Amino acid sequence: MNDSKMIDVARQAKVSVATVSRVLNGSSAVSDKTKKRVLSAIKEMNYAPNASAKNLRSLKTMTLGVVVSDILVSYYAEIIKGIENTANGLNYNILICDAQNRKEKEREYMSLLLNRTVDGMILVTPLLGNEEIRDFADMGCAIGIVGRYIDHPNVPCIYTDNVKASREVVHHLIEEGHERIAFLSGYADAVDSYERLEGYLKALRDARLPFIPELIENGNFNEIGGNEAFRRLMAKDIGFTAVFAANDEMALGVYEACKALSIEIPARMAVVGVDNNRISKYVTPRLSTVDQPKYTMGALLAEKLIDQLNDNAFADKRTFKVDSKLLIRDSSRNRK
Amino acid sequence: MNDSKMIDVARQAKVSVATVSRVLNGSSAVSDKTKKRVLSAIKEMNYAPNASAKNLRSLKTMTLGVVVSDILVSYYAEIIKGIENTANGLNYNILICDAQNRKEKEREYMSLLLNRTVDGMILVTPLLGNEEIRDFADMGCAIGIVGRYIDHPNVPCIYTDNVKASREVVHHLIEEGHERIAFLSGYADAVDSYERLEGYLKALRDARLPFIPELIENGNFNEIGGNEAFRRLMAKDIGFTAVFAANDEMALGVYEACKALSIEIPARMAVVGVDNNRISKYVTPRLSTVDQPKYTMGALLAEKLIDQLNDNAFADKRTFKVDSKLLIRDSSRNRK
DNA sequence: ATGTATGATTTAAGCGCTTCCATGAAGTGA
DNA sequence: TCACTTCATGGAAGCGCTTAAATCATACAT
Repeated sequence: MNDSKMIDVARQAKVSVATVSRVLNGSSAVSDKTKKRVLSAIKEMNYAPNASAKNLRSLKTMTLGVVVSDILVSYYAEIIKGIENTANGLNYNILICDAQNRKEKEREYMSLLLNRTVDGMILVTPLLGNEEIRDFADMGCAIGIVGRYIDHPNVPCIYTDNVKASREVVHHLIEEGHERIAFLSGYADAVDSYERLEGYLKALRDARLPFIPELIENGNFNEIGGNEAFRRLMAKDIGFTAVFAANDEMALGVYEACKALSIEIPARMAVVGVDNNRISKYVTPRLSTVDQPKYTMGALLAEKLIDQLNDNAFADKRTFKVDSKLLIRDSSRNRK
Repeated sequence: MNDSKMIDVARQAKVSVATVSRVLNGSSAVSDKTKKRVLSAIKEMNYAPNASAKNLRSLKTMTLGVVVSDILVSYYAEIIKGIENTANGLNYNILICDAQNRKEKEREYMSLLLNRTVDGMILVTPLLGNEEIRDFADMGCAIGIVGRYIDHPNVPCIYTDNVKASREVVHHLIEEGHERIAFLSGYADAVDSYERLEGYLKALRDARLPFIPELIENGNFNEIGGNEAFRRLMAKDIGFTAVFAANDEMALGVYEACKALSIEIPARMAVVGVDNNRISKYVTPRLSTVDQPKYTMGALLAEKLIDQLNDNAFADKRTFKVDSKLLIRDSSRNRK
């Protein structure tokens, strides 16, 4: 590691540190001659500016924290790619915090903001409650959210209409002839679970189908949870021909359970998930699901948050609703 | 955001900033009475230390950079989980850098080290050449590598025996009766490609089978590459009954190609991959592959690197070879 | 009462930058 | 030539913290 600092470069180029700094930041005029001398001194000494000193002085860190509930879920990983690319393009680094599906961990990570370890934070998680997030924002923390809607003047967010998407899924299932459709929800306190359930209920009402509370089970948004929830459903012996899982991970669990129980998909059981997890198109039968423009969502949010960091105000709008798209594949089609 | 600083806390508690600092860091004795007063002042003022100032003063950042070639690949994501958990446990943050499979991006990210944005860096990529990495290490940069072997006194690394694993795969295929086995390699300049090819060759020699250069194709470690490479192989019309893909992503590409070309796996074509990508057990037929203790590898390396950061020397050993394990599933078995 | 050892606390010097302000040099018009 | 503007550069303060060294307070032995 090279340990030369600005003063060394300055001496070498026979200028003051102020001038070196100016050359580095292009903040104000430096004559071409001097600039050239400084630049070559920098190269010669292999100088690299010390980020901590810069941060301290400028009261910024040029990094964004990204709190994600589970990096292994490709849905999140793609959002993060969008965030990272955009942030890098705007000279920001990102600190990824994998909360491992635990709320306390997410809170813990958010304290990085209070330490000024990061200039702002992007939340990619269904776990934290709206109230908590608003509290942080009220304290003046720069926060942005992707994947859910929050109404707060300082919080940019980008989300899809979960209710609508969910309604579409259930409509599709009803059109395929299903009347008793089970719903696998995620964590009880996650916004997504709630909204997807709402869409499910609306679709039933639209079709004048009865709501049967026994057909609802919670699968905690993960594969094992989905598997177990489906088995509980079967154990009730109430009869149903389709399952709508609030995400693909749980749908995968349903697949496993069906394989174990020798229930054929889609012939005896139609399955639809949400998220268009990368795995969903590799399973057999290919899983019907709802796709979201994940990368774009991440990218857009990063841009907005950084905008806000720089002017302390939103150029235009603050909340963005993007369209999701039902992908009808083999797991819910051609039921004979 | 709270803007109180140490001096405010000090005034409130009627002590000097040095005392506040000592309370915060527990570095030397402070009387219980004073400590209590300081602590309550901190709470009262909602004080949080400024990380940049701390970093500047202590010449550390308590963050590790992690350069990964593609975060979407679950193999890498799991390694990263191991790194992150361990690092967090030791009070380090991690800056994840997704190089999007591009060498230049990786180099670019490594310059973070020179800026002292991070205290050390963990490389999770097959792309960068050994030479380049050694050069960095020679400059005194703290670097660690997971997933490949590098011989440098300052570089901890943890890896699996690619040659052995690869040899095992091919032995297995030969035992299943295959004699003409194609090999799909990754980037020509990746260490993994080279080592896996070596294992392939050794296994052929062990079994006194001829090496047929036409059976080798490069698939760049990704799905599309695997798909295309397999099609090129088929187009040559030289006859082979098994494919060993140097990673699961490429094996997935082979699956797609086989589906398109109506080639049944494993009946007409046995397929084996490497990595035990999460997807591999969901595809039909389930993909035979080689598993590595990914999480543990990441965790162990993070621990070693941080050790090194703190004592500037390795407590015990520096390189770790862990065992990988051939998982024989459906894609290479029961050929009739 | 005096000296000394021990422990608690403060003082003050930076860590390596950025940026405001002052200074100097060069150019312009009268 | 002189007064004034403009542009390039340097001086120096200070971002918020840590830590070595100095100081102060207390207790104890003599």
